[in-house]
Amino acid sequence: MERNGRAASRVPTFAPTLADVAERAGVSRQTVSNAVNNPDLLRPDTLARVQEAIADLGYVPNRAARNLRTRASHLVGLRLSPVQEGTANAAMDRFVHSLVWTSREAGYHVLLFSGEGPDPLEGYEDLLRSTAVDAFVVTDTFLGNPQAAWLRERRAPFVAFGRPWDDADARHPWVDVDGAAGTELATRHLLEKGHTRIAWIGWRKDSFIGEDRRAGWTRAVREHGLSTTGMASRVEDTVWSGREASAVLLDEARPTAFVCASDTLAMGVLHTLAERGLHPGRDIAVVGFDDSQVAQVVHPGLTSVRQPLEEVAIAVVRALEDLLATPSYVGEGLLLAPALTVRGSS
Amino acid sequence: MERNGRAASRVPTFAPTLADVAERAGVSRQTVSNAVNNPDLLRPDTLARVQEAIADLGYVPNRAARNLRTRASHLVGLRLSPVQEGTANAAMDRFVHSLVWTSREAGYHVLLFSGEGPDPLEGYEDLLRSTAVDAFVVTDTFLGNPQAAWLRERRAPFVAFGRPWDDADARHPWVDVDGAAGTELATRHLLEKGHTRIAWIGWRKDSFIGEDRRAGWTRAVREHGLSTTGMASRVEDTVWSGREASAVLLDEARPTAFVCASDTLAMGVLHTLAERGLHPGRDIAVVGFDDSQVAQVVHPGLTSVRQPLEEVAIAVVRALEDLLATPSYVGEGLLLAPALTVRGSS
DNA sequence: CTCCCGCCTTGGATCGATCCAGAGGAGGCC
DNA sequence: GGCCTCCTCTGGATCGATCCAAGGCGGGAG
Repeated sequence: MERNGRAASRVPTFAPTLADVAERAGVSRQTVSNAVNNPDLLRPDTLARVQEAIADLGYVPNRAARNLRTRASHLVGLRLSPVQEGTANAAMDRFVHSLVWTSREAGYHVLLFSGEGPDPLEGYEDLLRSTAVDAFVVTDTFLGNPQAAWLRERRAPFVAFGRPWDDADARHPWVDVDGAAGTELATRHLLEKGHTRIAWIGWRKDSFIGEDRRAGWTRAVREHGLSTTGMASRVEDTVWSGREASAVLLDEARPTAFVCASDTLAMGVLHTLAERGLHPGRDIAVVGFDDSQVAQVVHPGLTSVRQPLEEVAIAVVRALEDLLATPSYVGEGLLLAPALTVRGSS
Repeated sequence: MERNGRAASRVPTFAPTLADVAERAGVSRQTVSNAVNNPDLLRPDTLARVQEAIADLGYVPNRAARNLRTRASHLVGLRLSPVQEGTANAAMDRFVHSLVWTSREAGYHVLLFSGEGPDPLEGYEDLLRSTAVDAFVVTDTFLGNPQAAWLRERRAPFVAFGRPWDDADARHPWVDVDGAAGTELATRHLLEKGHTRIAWIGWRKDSFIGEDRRAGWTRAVREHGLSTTGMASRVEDTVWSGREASAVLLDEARPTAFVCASDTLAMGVLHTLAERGLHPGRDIAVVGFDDSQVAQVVHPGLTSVRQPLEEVAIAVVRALEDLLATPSYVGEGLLLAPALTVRGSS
């Protein structure tokens, strides 16, 4: 049953098929398929014979054929949000790594795609309809999560990294990091160091994540009987904004410490300190959020809230597996606790 | 020809097939296929009718079926190298974004995978044999490029981001950035500013990229009749190494400026300056390499060599297209020139 | 010894799109 | 009018793995 005599040559240019293996092992195609997918259905000696043939020929199942028949691609789609240069957001990078790593162990690969513009739904449609991916991992939840409703309506399996902020009874699996717990951790850390005037620099009010992180600061500060009045500022997530905001706060509220909603903003604070000849960690304490590369390499080290992205990835993949095994699966929603990486700035 | 009466319901849960479209438009399957892939083969009115049916049903070709038949997946594999925390390498991140973006326009998607350990070949094999990807983009060329020979031997199509340093007559398409030109640019910039004692901090000698970047510094310095003796240091790519090296150089060679092989090393220099109360840009000039996020957000801004990663991605994808159109295609090798982003540190 | 039950194994059908060879129809030329 | 060419469109076969229903075989019970 050689095709064009190709089996005669030993060049592994042509991939052997399941039929080739079957012929070589002297069994049927189905038996080979079982040897690969349900080994325990075969008698041990048959299994051994088939496996030997597989090894001899270097057989690897053809993905396209398998995908066609099983209606699954074993790919999960992840949309890369537009890059924002000038910010310190390395969180996405770390998450992608973790996700790729974890998916691999679960037998999945990660397919990256990007939207044309700011429309968060861009790109999902085609992949979904063409059955290119089995599921999505959704991450852009800075301002709520419009994708969730959209995907749900189309019965597309997905797991969100980020809570369904704007929809209390959303019924889809999600994993998130407790931002408030993170900033609370950070604020407590500063309180323990003796600071009593701790300022907050966060994001615009319509960011759910931003308000959540702010809540942690508020909670910790109030718990210690301190006031938050005049101690907070809400700005865009840029270094420049962080610099401006911290300058104003320093002049008007005289804080001795800053808790920021991001490392980017914290870097802005460091700028202000440098300009004024103040030393971070000695004169003024600063804490960021994300534990980005920037926090790790800047002098004298930026204390920062670190999200457990590896755990998030693991939880996401686990939910993905459940979801694909049981289409009706509705996750519980998992909230993970971040940690605080203390460095020179506090 | 309705299956299980499903076509009767309007729920788009089941994807319509090419046969469904054909039936609705009153033509054959092949005609629909042509309407999608070779529209100019159809008579205008037929084409219009088919397209209408496609729109009505919301038909999108099934990827798995197409892949099986055409023996192409329209996916390119990209291996994520292990993360190195504590370094400022954001170059990969930017490149991935650019690649995803550019690929999309060429009709390709990017499949991420990761190797178990440090073995750079890990992971390629399976994807290749299972025909999961059409080609690879290879990037880990810090120390030569063992993947190239391996992939070539298996006739796997790939394009490298990085020169085939260790194999002068390697015959595969590649794109790279002229690192030497970048450091030369950086060094000239410092020379123009009046610096005459410019030090180099680079990587260990067995890194081809490191030696290339060093060459640019050497060239520019010597061209100005200055000596490089005692002005260079080769260390690991960590902040700590950069700090140590710069401290030693400052004491022994008294440079007024540093050119570094990476932003990570440059950050190390900034640490030393901060410790000694020296101001980057005013007392000592510092230039990094990669124009990472760190360079952008640190105070007072780190001058850095910026790789044209967007252009690299475009060139890579173009080579990929040529390669897949003509399997025997042998690229020319394309060397792109980097730019210098000047900031406060110089 | 025969029959029945399970465990393996088998060959045909199938997933959905594309390749291929050829049919059908309109138009041009002699 | 007959014949040929060109253009459009058609139906069967195919890619390679898996699903399905049924066949073969061995062992135990009767």
